Amino acid sequence: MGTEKRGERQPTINDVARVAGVSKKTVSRVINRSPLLKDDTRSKVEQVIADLGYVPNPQARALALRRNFLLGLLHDNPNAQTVLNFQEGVLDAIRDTNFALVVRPVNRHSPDMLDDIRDFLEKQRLYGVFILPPISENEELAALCRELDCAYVRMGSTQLDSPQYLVESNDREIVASAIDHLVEMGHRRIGLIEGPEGFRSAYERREGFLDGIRRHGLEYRAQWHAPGQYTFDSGIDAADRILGEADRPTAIFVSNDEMAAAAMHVARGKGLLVPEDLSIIGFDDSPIASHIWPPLTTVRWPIREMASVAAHKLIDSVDADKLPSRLPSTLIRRSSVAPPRMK
Amino acid sequence: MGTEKRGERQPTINDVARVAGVSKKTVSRVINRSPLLKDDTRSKVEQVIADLGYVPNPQARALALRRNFLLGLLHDNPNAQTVLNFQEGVLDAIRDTNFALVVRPVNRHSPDMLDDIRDFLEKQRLYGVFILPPISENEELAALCRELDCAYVRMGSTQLDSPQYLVESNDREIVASAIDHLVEMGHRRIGLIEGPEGFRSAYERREGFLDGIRRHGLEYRAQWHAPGQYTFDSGIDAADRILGEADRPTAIFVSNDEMAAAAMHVARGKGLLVPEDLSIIGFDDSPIASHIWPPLTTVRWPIREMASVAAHKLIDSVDADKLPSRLPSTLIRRSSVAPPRMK
DNA sequence: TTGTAGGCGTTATCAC
DNA sequence: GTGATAACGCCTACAA
Repeated sequence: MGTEKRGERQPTINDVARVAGVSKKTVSRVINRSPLLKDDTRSKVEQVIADLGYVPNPQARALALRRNFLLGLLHDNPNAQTVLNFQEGVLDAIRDTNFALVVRPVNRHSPDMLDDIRDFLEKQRLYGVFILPPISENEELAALCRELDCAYVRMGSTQLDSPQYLVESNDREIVASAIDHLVEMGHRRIGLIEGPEGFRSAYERREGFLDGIRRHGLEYRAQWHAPGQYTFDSGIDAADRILGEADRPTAIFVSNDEMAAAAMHVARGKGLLVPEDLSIIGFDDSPIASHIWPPLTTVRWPIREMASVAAHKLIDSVDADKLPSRLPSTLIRRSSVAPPRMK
Repeated sequence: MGTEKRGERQPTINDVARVAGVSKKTVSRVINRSPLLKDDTRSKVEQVIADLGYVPNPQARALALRRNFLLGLLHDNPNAQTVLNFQEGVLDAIRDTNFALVVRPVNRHSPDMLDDIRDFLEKQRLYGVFILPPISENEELAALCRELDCAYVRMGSTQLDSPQYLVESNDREIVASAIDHLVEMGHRRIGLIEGPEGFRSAYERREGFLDGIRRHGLEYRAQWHAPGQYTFDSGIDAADRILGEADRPTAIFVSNDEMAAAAMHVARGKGLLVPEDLSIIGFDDSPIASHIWPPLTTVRWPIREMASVAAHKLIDSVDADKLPSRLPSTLIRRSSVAPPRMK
């Protein structure tokens, strides 16, 4: 353990070299685990390193290697829990390395977003960046990373880029199987609350929904289908529209949990019981899903695992193509789905 | 705008100096806004900087200055939204500076937490760190930062440290005023679900509760008072206990929103209407608060503003003592509080 | 007001 | 296997 006292200068590689009676290049070799070193030279140096409590200076290292060990996270906060889980997943991967994770929330509605990010990437010269949806779908942003020679991995719900730059989930398939679940419970009249136009995730989830509907030859009605913005308020409007119909569906798939919670509010307001009168399935498995009443059946995407894989793609670029690009989501069955009431 | 192409070496200060026909020290002076420069020298150099798309290398700068421009965030994820709001607040403060924010989630239940953090701080040599509650209450952690000569600011719900190392909220006062609010609505029988033993926030909120109770000369009963762990599940147990009594309170103050949501679940299970039969006030103003039914009256603490202030304390250490150390929380009135039903 | 020399702590090159 | 020596890109001290 280091025994340096406060205020003392941190020991440098020169101190270690001097005390150990070797050249600093040799110390450098020890640090970097060079194979061509005599065992006793190595252990002697290691002993001195431990005695002095020497820790290599990352800035000096970064300068000499002409690259630093910082990974960046660009996101527009699709959901706080998701972003935080992602951070944890990256940390799982970089723990015990010299990498660190720097975060950069951005605003996709700002006209300056790309300039801000350019400024950030130029100033920080990151080793690589993660890009979360929805901004991962922005092609100009990906082009910017390439222009600035900054490695990147895009997280997404569909194939946005070539596999080495991508980690995706299988939104479309899992939503189709959520529909299967509803059909197994006896539902034939199923509605959809969608995410915003222009989001790939929204598109994929809708296609999954339609796959499910077609697969079972279900009736499809335009009035059971409403657009949303992935926000609670937009969920209220959408559910109002769908549940206002006399001839309403017995179940709804909602493209995220926040809007699903909104749909429950609306159902309650109209005197409908969930799940007896209306079954609801959400998407994300955010904390609300388990905290509302009844607890929400929803889709969990393995964001933490996806983050770890993404980190490895950035770091171990040698075998990045051996890493998977697609990780499976799962349907979490809770209490917001039940067989429809007999009429 | 920079016009450098991919694969080209980034221009350095030497390139700028050569093209501009000045020494690199002069370029350095331009970058660092030294006042003693002739205006036309300055503008000439600035022109070349713009033409070349030169951006100073932060690693080289960090090496020369013997300190980097990285701020760290140590947290044990008390609440995803809180952590993310904090990150946004820090970003508000460091936008347009050269600082970046690196995150480090830790596990306060791990026996290795302090070693992990030591390792992290030694390796990264941060400019300073933010410490979020509950680990901000850990004195060993603060001591570690001092030992490693790492500036820090602790976020808290009470005075944990001297003002320059601290940004706090006024939990105790605001909870007392939440009790005032309940009393104004006509409540006289008020219960409490507490946070975990050993958390300062839990302690402060309880004291605030008791202040309120005493101030109005209300009856206090041990069976209206239950411990919790700030988790949904613990909230279920606590509410079960309190609401199981025949002689239950007409209102409960719950120390965080997650447990408040749980209390609503329990009330519903017992056939109690919120707010008619039971008023509930939470704490945090997390997203659940507005997404459950009925929307929860709760306390919002100004985490984003607190983060900005904390960042300035770290960065502008000159006038850190001019910055406030205590920022006021506010009571957000929604629909979970109403006058008690007449008996 | 500007330039020169030297140092920050590391790694790479190339001898020995 | 190991060690001089020279980068890496910036800043400070001091000289002019």
